Amino acid sequence: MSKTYHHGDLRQALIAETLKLLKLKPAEQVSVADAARELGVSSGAPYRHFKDRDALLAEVAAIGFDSLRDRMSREMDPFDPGDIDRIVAGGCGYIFFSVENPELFHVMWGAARLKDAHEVAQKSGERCYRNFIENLARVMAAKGFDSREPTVFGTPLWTMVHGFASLVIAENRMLDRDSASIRRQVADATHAYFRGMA
Amino acid sequence: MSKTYHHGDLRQALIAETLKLLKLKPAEQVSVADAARELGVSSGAPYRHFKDRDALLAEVAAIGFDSLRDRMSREMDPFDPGDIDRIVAGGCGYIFFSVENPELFHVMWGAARLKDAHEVAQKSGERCYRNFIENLARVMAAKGFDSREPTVFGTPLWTMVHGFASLVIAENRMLDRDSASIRRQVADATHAYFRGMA
DNA sequence: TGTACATCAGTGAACGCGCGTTCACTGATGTAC
DNA sequence: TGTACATCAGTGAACGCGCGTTCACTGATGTAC
Repeated sequence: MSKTYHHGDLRQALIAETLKLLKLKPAEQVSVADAARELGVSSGAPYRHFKDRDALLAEVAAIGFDSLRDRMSREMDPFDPGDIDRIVAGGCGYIFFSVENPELFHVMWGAARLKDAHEVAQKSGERCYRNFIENLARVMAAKGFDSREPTVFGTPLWTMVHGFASLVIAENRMLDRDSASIRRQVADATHAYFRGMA
Repeated sequence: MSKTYHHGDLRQALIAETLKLLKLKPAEQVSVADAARELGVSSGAPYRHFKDRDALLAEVAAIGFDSLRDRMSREMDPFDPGDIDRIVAGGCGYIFFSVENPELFHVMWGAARLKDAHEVAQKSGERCYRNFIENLARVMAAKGFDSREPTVFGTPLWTMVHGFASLVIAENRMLDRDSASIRRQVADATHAYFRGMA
């Protein structure tokens, strides 16, 4: 790291550092001061780039949603509209991503509680959601569910997966944390749902 | 309120006050100092009854789970093992309770992050879960699913409902917040799930 | 290519804030005889 | 019923803490001519 007075890209660095800190401690304990310190920059410096703490977190949340979307896409790849298991794989990607990044997950879904600036997070979250719905729509078409509204059809699947992630993170004793059994449960439920909706 | 030196039951009063404060502001902003102030008691007084802030919150979370269980039971009443819609009603109770008490919900599911003392919350949460599963088991028996493990069968339903609640609270734009349509969606998905699992 | 100047991105000291928690204390209550 | 005493449940002052944020400043960079 070159020792210049100007950092180069402090903005991105702060986001990256915050993401890193979220792997180490609870979200409420991740402070602007912390990130600045870690980057060897004064405590006031971040305010050149972010209006306030919430603005930084909103940006972090947005990156989180982008990563989540990537992860889901990767898990669904190669995509096959005729195979419900690709949807299952996407959902499991959602769960595993969340479980691997619990504090980021917390920031992402807590973004709505941030003062203003969370628009960017919201947008990114919507992109992630739409990506899933589009893929779902293709499977629905292949399976003869064309007449149905994909967002309505998909909501229970999305909430099931989201709930799974939340509950595993909450260390709910009732849930099986083993990834193979999560995959099996999501698969069974998803297939049953498709069958039952026919 | 009598003006005695001794409060009478400060312990319960603190729990009740915290519950009240959680209706007014985000969980992170609800402080022990706040509750004490509101009760007209010194800031140190609460520590006669709770080891620390987390111990108080754990107790609050436990009460939250008890209320949630009550709410679900009430919504399922009168129970009819032959009617899947009683399960649907229970699930909707879960969602509505959560949406009406978002900050309490936050404390309840964040209890696992509290230092120690959250045992009491965990226990209460389990009771709530078991209550649901027992009712589900009765419906399963009536519908010919006796051979299946109720916790396994019920997990996707439970996570779907939980996810629904979380996402509505997160002010997710994708979800319909209207209670009638929530009820319809939960009903459709639950019935489809039962059909598909047959 | 060189110079003058505007702008940008840091510094570092300082502020106010409210909280969680402790502690020596005192007033109220309950009990044994 | 009265008294002595132990125990309980408050007080209130104090502490340290770290944070978010501001502000006057200065060093570095980019640009116009």
